[in-house]
Amino acid sequence: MTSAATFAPTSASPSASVPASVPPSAPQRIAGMLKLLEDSLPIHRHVVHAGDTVCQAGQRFVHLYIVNSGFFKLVNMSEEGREQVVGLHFRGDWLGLDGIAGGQYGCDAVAMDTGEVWAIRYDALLQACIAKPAVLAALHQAMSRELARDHDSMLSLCTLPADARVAGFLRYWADNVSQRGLRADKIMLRMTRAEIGNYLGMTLETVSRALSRMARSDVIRFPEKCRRDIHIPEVGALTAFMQRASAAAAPASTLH
Amino acid sequence: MTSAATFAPTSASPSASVPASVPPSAPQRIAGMLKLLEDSLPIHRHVVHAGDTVCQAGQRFVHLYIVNSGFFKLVNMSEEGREQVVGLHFRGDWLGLDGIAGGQYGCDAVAMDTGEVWAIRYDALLQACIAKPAVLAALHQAMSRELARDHDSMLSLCTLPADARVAGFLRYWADNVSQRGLRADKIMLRMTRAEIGNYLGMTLETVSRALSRMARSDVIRFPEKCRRDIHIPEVGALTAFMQRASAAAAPASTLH
DNA sequence: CGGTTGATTGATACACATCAAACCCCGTGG
DNA sequence: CCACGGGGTTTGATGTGTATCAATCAACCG
Repeated sequence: MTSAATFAPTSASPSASVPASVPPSAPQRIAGMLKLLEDSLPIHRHVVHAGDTVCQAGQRFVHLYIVNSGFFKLVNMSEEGREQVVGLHFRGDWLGLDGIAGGQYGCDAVAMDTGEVWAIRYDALLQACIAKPAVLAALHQAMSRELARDHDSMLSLCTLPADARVAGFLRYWADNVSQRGLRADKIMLRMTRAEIGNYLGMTLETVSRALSRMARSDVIRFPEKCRRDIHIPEVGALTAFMQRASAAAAPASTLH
Repeated sequence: MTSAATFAPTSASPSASVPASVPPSAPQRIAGMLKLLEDSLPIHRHVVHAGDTVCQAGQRFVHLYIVNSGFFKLVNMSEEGREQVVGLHFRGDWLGLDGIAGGQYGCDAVAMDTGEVWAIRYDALLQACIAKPAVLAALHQAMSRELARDHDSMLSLCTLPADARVAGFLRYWADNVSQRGLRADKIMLRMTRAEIGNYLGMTLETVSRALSRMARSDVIRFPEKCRRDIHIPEVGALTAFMQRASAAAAPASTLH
């Protein structure tokens, strides 16, 4: 189970028009994992609506949650009350993982839209892990993936200028959506500019300006009316825009 | 499943006033975990020296590594070659966790000093997890703790001004050192100003200035000679300095 | 020693934050 | 139907925290 997750060349995909960067097996992988959990564990399904809190920082850790549908943000909070969005989660992602170590959740997990989460008791999950190694593998992959994602976020936060971070955010969102088998060229953000800015470490005005610049360069397009929908004619153009934006400010950086 | 309302009045109360207290059992917990792994698994011990790479981004994921002694940094790298320190690791921490999901490591783990790491084959670890639930618990706690730490890092990066981030870094280092049973009032940084700055998302000059200001306020002291050693008369003063520095720039931040 | 690497400090530049005004969309109620 | 209000967005003018550039200094070492 350790190998060949990123490159799964074996399976031919039914979904035809996905961009090349996405492994075709991704939607199946997620669906398979959800099926596995359904079959292995007692699950409590919860429908949530925008603004609902799935689990709250400080609460006693009992359950892990798996996103079946919808979009969720992870919000960390300092003692002084500074709020920070530290993660975004989609179908197949797990919520509450940072509660395992300390016996209480470290972040709020908040729904950004109507969706469904599955609650699993952690003690029951551990039983299932021992009975079915595939469950163990699924859990480990979820945690490991979140770690890797966090590391990439830190890389962006620390090394990219604002425009590039916003472009990277859109690419990340598009990748996630298309990995779940949905079309990525017309994405519907469930976040305000303020939330995006918070997640990316900048103000809402800077987000807005970055999006305007991207629209002006025709990297993205806004439909008539709603500025929350974003058309992405070509995902590759986002990457190019990122590189242009970051090359402008950072000629070279060496750690030593 | 609590619902809605971003501002539940209950959330303000939970005990936040603990000044980074150290559970007295921390050194025992770590020693116990190392003992457990020793007894449960075939382990390959490796002595490393400053600059040695324990595992490298892109390498095929086979082993996890546990720090027995020494200090390690996790370095993430973008396609364009921007390097970013995304984590610091001490005795009892695990290295290579972000490789589980993708079949290859996501970061370099680099020794910052002479030390010893234990290599464990991941497949063997999975066997041991099934045989001994305590091993499973140790692994999950290590991953969960790293997730929580990453979230805290993002909170700092996005919400704190440079001075407060540097103070927070020192407090973090001191906490880790003292959790391992070493004295925390005289810490010996194994990092250059450039490495600290990279980790904290700022330049080496800014780190230097922040340290100078702290020394001027007598929050820290430099011994004669070596500017890499730092005396911390009172760890609480670091927290106070952090709050002063962050209050200066951020009167209030609301997500909505 | 001189040479090298790291740290400090100052002067200046710039990316982004802040402040402010206007606009758009949409639901509500007269 | 339009008036109204309010949250979200855009855009401009201005301020500032930190980066950048540059010079000096300190410690180490063959």
